[in-house]
Amino acid sequence: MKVKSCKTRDRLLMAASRIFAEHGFQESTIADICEQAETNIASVNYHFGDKESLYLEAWRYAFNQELNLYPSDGGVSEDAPAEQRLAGRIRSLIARVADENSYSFAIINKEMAQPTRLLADILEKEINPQRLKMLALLKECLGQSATEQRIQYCHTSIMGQCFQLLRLKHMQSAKHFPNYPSDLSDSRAFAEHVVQFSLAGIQAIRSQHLT
Amino acid sequence: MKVKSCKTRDRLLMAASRIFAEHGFQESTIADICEQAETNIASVNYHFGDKESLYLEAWRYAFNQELNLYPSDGGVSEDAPAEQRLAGRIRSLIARVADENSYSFAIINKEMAQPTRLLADILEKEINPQRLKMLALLKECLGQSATEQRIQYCHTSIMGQCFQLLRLKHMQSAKHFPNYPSDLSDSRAFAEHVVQFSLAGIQAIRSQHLT
DNA sequence: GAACAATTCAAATGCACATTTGATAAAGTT
DNA sequence: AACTTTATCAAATGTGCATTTGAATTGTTC
Repeated sequence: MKVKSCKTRDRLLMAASRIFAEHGFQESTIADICEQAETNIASVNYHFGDKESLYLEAWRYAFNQELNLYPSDGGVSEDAPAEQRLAGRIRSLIARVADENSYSFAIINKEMAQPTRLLADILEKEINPQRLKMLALLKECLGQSATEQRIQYCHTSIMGQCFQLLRLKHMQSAKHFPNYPSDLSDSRAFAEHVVQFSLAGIQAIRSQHLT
Repeated sequence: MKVKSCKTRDRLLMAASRIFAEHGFQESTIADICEQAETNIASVNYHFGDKESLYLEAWRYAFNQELNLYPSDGGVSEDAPAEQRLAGRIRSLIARVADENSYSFAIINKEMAQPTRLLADILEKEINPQRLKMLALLKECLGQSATEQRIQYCHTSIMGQCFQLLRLKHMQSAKHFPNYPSDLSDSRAFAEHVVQFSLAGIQAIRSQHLT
């Protein structure tokens, strides 16, 4: 009796990750989630205890699914030059962000705007390793003479571009800013832009340091 | 009798913009705003009718104050080369974003994550002109052969970096992501980074088009 | 198929908060 | 000074929603 119970439980996780991604924690209602999961509101209490636990579980659920679908190294070999590996990570990141069925980043985006603190621990554990890997790659690309601050700034530049795509996607679907970029649909093209734009920025900083 | 009434009204606007910026529309309570404004909760009803109208007025109030403080062209002459004017706009944007007492962008950031639709009209009217100016500058910097999509992408890259600073600032103050970049305090340095990083990206795209 | 556990459900409870109301005071007008 | 408008206040009202409860249903084991 842990096997068959997964039906309702899984439907709840799927509905919850979608709805939390769309509305954030506070503005999502259990009633709405249960309706989409085609179950009764009391099932949240039964399967997860309360809304907060459902939130945590839903994020973890979404994140794991996405990692399976898009490996974070972008499929680039460990032996490839640093620029290649960085490009791979950027493409993977944008692929996950752009995927219609990816919700973990949308939830993180909400968290960044309105921290509930609920995800703090889990994010620290899951996201920080990814961040450290990208920082190491940036250090390699920027050369040894780059300061910690420079590396952080470049990381911020790259992550900012990736998250901006997320926001534009969300704004468009909400029709909040009427006349905004038309074809974000082509996330591949945008990923190539970010790679090119960012590698150029990194090169400029690297060669500046040499002088 | 419009003059003296401004006392309470203004205190409400100041408290409201601050609190809405911090918590977003939904998660801000009238009780909290009124407490900070040192007045009674009924005064919101009296001065603004309801919470939504207060929200609109508070945003407009904050935005106008910030524009007075930081002209959006960054003080760069109309005659300067396009790169210079673009750099000026980036610096101005980041200055406004980084200012502790600037709330309009923080509110926009919240809106992007959780659109209430309430600000749609007002943003369209106030923000779109700024956006069009930057797009025009980008077109100049990228050269005539740049496609509309390329221009949009570059705009997204720049805005993404600026907003990322906002989010990091907010996350830090909320201590949500424990170990995150230490010295965002130096927003000037970050602005110079974004200028350098972005101009390099733009140059790379421009010279690519020439081939 | 009886006994027990696991799961689902409709309805009830309770709380947080926006909004309203009616009373009170202050400012302005004659 | 009487009267009217403008502004503030404490308390009441109503609503939306998370959470609880206890009964009904389904599934499992012997």
